[in-house]
Amino acid sequence: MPELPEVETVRRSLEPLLKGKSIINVEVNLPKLIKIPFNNAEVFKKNLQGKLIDKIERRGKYLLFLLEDNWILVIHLRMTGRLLYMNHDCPVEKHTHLIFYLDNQQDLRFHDVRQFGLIYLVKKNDLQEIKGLANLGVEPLNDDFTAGKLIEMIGSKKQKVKSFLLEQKYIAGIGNIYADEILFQAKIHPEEPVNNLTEKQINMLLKAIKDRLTEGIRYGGTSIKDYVDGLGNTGQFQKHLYVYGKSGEPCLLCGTQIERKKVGGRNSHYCPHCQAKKVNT
DNA sequence: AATTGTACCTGTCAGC
DNA sequence: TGCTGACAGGTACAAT
Repeated sequence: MPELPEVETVRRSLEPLLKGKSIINVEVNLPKLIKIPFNNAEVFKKNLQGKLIDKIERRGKYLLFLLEDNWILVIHLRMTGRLLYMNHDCPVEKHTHLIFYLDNQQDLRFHDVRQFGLIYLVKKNDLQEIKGLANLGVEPLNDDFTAGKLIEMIGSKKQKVKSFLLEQKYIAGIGNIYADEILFQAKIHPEEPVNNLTEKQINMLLKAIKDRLTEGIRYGGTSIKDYVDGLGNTGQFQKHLYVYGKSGEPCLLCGTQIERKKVGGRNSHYCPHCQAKKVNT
C-alpha cells in the first residue's frame, strides 16, 4: 500500500502530535511483527518504556522514530499497515497488533490486516542491521538525485524500466501505483529496457519521478483501499491518477483504452499510444 | 550477478 | 446465497 508519498504523509501527520511525548507502555498482540529484537515482545517493551520521542524521519518507505538515548523505532507499513494516533478510550479495532501508550492519554496504534508490517527497535549504531533500510538507494526527492545519477545507476542494466523503478536499492520509495503514473508522465512503455532509454527519455523520467511523488505528497497520498494518514484521513491523489487501476478507460490525453499487463510479476497500467514501445533501431 | 518464483496474511470481488 | 479462485499499494528469501 503505502509508497513514499503515503509514508511521508503519515510522517507529517504524526510528527507534531508525537514530538516530545513519551511512550509509557506498549501492548504487543502479534509479536511476530517485531523483527528486532526478533519476536521478542518483552525486550521490545522494556526498551521502549519511558522513552521520549524526539523526531520522526522517513527513508524510502520506512518510518524512523528517533527516541531518547539513541534508540530508534523503525516501522515499515508494507501493504496494509496503518499508524493511528487516537484517544486511549477509543475502541480497539480488529487487526490492531501494537499499541504504544503515550503520556497524554493518547495511543499510537499499529493496525495491519495482512500482518506484513515490519517493526524494529535498534540503537542508532545498529541501524545497518535492518537490511532493507541499509540497502536503500537514492532518496528521489533530494537534490542529489540528478539525471547524471540516474544515468549512472542505469549503467548497462537491461531490465524493464518498470522493474527498475520498483527496486528500492536504486531509488527508494516508488511502488506500483507511482511507477505506473511516472511512466505515463514520462511517456515510456513499462517494458522498455532501461538501458535503451534516450537521454531525453531519462530526463523525462527523472522529472516524472519528482513530479508524481511531489504531487502525491501534495494531495496527501493515494487512498484506494486501505491507506489513511496518522489521523485516519484519506488522501486525495486517487483523483489525479492517469493510468493506475484504469484499464479499459480512455486515456485522458488521447482517448486510447488504457491497457493492463503483468510486467515483472506486477500489474502495470499504461496507454499503448502515449507510451508506445520504441521500435528496434 | 541477475532474474524469477514463492511465501507471508486477510479481505474483497468477479464469476459460477 | 454461497463457494472458489484471483488479486491487492511490498519485500525477504530461495531457487535458477
